[in-house]
Amino acid sequence: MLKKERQAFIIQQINIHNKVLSSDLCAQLDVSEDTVRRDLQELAEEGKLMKVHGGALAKSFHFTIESKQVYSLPEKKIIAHKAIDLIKDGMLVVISGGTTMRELVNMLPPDLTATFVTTNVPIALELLEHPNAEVIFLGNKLLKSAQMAVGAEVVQRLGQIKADLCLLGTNSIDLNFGISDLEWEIIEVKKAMIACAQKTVSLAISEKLNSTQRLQVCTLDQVDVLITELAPSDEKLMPYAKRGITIL
Amino acid sequence: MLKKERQAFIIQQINIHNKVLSSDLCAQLDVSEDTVRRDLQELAEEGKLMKVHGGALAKSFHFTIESKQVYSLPEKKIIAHKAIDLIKDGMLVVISGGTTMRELVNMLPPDLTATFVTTNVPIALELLEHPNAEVIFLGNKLLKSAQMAVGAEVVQRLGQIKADLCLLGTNSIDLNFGISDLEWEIIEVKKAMIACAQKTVSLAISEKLNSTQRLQVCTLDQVDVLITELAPSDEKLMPYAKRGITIL
DNA sequence: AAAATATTTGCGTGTTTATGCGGGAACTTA
DNA sequence: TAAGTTCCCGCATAAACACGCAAATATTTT
Repeated sequence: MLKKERQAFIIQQINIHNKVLSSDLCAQLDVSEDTVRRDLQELAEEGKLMKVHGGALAKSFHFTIESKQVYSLPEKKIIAHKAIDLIKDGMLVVISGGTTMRELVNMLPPDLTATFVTTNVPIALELLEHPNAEVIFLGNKLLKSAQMAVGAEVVQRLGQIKADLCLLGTNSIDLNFGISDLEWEIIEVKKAMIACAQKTVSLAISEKLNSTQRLQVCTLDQVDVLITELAPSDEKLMPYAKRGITIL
Repeated sequence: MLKKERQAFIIQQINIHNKVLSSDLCAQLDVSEDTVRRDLQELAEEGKLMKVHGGALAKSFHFTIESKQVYSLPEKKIIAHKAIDLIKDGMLVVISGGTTMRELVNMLPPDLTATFVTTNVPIALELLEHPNAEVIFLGNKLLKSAQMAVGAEVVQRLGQIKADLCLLGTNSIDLNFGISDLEWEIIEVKKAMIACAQKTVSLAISEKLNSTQRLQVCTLDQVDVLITELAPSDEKLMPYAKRGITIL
């Protein structure tokens, strides 16, 4: 087998699988590991793939988001935009944290007059920028990782509120397990937020659909509206629609 | 599975869920915890995530305020530096708002272990950056102009605290009128902060000496320590020293 | 076609990298 | 304070790698 053929085969494999292992190739091609390694190195120099220890990856594989920038920002903007229509003048809105929520607050129409309740510090700060929003921060001990207030005090205080809307940034949502998260203190607060609101809206980028984490926040039947960046007719959302959830 | 693949998977998980546990990852990826930890450490060094005990956080999730141009920053740094010496391990410190305080929080030695109580949103956010500070935010309605929580709830809550130290950003201080400010809701809170602490420290750049605003926060005899950017021997401070206030 | 030359390949050797494991330190949590 | 994790460090091992060399193969020249 000619060198060119071999390299063509390697490229083909990369295109199919996005990766190759040197060990696989040397079995498939029936050549020594050295030869494979030399081929990979050559192809890497030509810029046709990316050599890594143990094999090679497709060039497009580079999965490295710029560090400080928000992941999937365009999707999150879409989600935020859809959610804003749910907020009407005079409403009392309970709002959780996360980058999607920050985007949402940032996009709120300036003439909206509503009251927002939150336990999340960055969200509170963002809300303070809004000219007509009244902001209630439910405080207590702050959790560093989530930059939000947690604890019995917060939960109890949420219990004293009757909100129109609960906007819930969602880390994991699944048909069977519902919404889940991984810190006990966070789910405590989220549960209370859901309980105090007439209507619960889950905001999640579609990647989060059908994933679970260890602790359950609520089951699906407690969710009234689900907002993703997908079109409401998208088939990934069908199972959720069948459960009676409004899809936006 | 290739190392790079594994790391890409980790990044993706972090971007989706904002937080991952090492234990989860090592189950999902079927490698030892050590390997996961080494991956996380590597990715952290590359600035792609933030390593924490037990797992890692997304960097974009962590929101910090970009410090814009601050008036009289050098003076404020001097003041902050002096004030830091007053804070000892294990103390419960009540802290107000303002750019001087932000500077102070920013300069806190990383190994200091203390509890901070505040009602000011930017200060809370800054405190959350500190590795060993416990942060208590007393929440309620937020006042837009001061970016802080105000109202009866806050005052009552402060009444339930016995703090070692009250660090008070001061807008106006005067020999006769004491410390003053111009919004009723703010002085209510500041009064409560002073009342709950054993020792009250006023931080003010020297421009603010001998100025008054409409509403009195407290008289001079309630102030234990006064910190300005001036040398303690400066003659402008003499009258205050004579009143029994410690000058730093 | 044969010789001369260049290229490719496989192998041996020593080095580097990746990973898992043990044990003690450090941290978290009750 | 005590138990249970998680972390850190060094070591052992196996896989992957780099390098030189010689054999095999291809290409060019005569």
